[in-house]
Amino acid sequence: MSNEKASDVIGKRREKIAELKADGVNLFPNDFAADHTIGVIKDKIENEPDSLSEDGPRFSVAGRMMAINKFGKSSFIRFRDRTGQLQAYIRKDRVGSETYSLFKRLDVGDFVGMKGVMFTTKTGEWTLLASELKLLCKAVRPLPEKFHGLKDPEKRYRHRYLDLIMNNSTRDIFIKRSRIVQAIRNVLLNRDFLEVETPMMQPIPGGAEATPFITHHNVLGMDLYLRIAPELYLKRLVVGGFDRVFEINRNFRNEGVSTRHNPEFTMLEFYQAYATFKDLITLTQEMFREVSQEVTGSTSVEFQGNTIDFGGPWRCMPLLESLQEIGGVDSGLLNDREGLLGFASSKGITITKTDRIGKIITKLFDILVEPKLIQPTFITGYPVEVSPLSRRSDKNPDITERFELFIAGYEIANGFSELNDPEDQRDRFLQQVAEREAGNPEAHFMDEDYITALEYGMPPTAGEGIGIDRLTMLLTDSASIREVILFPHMKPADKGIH
RNA sequence: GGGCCGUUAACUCAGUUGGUAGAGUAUCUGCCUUUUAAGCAGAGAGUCGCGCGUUCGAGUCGCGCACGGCCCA
Repeated sequence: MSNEKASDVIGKRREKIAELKADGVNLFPNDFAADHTIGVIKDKIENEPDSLSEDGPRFSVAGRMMAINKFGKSSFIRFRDRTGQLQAYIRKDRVGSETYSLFKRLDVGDFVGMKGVMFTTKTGEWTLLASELKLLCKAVRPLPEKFHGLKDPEKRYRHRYLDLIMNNSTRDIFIKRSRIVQAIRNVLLNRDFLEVETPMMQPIPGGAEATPFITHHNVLGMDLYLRIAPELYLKRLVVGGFDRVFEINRNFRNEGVSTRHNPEFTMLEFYQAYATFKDLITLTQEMFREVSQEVTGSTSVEFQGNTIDFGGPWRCMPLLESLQEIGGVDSGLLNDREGLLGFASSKGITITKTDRIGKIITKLFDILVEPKLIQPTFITGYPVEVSPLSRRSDKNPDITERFELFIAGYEIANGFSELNDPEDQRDRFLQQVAEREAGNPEAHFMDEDYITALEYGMPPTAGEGIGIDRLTMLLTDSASIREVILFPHMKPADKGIH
């Protein structure tokens, strides 16, 4: 690398490491048996207080040193493993003068393994009295400052490992994220759903209106698209007899990066045969309550100054009604395309002139209503023209049996009774193809094989997608999607940060 | 795409009207066997994001660029 200019601190550290090597110290051994975790040791003392004694059990434990208080012939260290943090007391007369003089050459950030008994210090802190100590891994670079830690968001994202070492809150977010996914999985497995994996590389990208990433398969000599949604594959599986399926995996959309968009993001999609969108509205509420309870211990959460209550039942409102009641759109305008265009421009909202009325309505909704939907709210009654995969309402063929879920101003979920009439589906695709030819790069492609699958018969089905990143933002009170994605996309930093 | 803000030592941050670059932590040296952001004494450490300009002189003023943050579209 070009940035190997040795700074003072790192340069000195490298010199010290060279000396340790020259003295025959193995800086990267892997022969220490860490038989106990810090968590196990603490549990043991909780349950058997006699363990806190020089006659008590001898523990073998390893971790990264996070702080060192060196005295002349004894030292305290704080070290950490995946289960927590513990103090150890290293005395020259216990570990021997040879080990102690090696220890004095170690640094914060190094990994050590220790064996010893537990005791209580004068200040009452449980502490490992080490009788053996072994260097397990030498750190070349110093950790950030112990009190202020690592704050610079750019460095936190680019060097997430440092963020995880230094900031417990970051660790907690990603532990919670893992638990959220596990809790969702349990909700669905408990309801007899089958977890599946469908292609990430698709010859025809489908299931959403979005711009895909394109890649190329050399041997097959063909372009493939990173998927924008798994929907059309999951519904093929319903055709195949998997009546209840779900997938939790990445989608890719070739669009901007912001506090609420990352080009790759994680989506749950699930499909249930013999169910309607109304069943999914019920299931969604159950899922959110179970997941929130499991992960946060409560069915209400604090998010950016608002208390979000997942207790039910949640508000449910037709799209047009929400535009009138919340968006302040006069009811007379809702069927008046020209009137809506005028209204939009009076609000400073730019609308493409070729947009059809359904699209104009959803754009107005995005700006006038969505930010105001703080408590969980299902919006229903989406126009057919913006819902090319949804079943039509039996009462009104212009709208679909569809809902979107909004919480804290975020679109969190999208679900509907599935369109399983192959002829209608073909017409909808054709309409999309026409839109694409008219210049909408996000319109669907024709997918003949999907039509063929529907022609074999898909039972009446309802399906839904839930954004896992945004759900994690809600449950961890994170204002930016980058806080809940371990390695968010960043432009390359061609210099500077090393 | 637009606006505002940020970028100074490994980290967190000061830096006045333009006049030799500062602190704490970390590091190094010495002392110290119950510390908790340990303590005491001393030392070293900088391409002030990058480039151009104004000026006798730029971390500081101007223009451009890069990266990041927040807001708007």
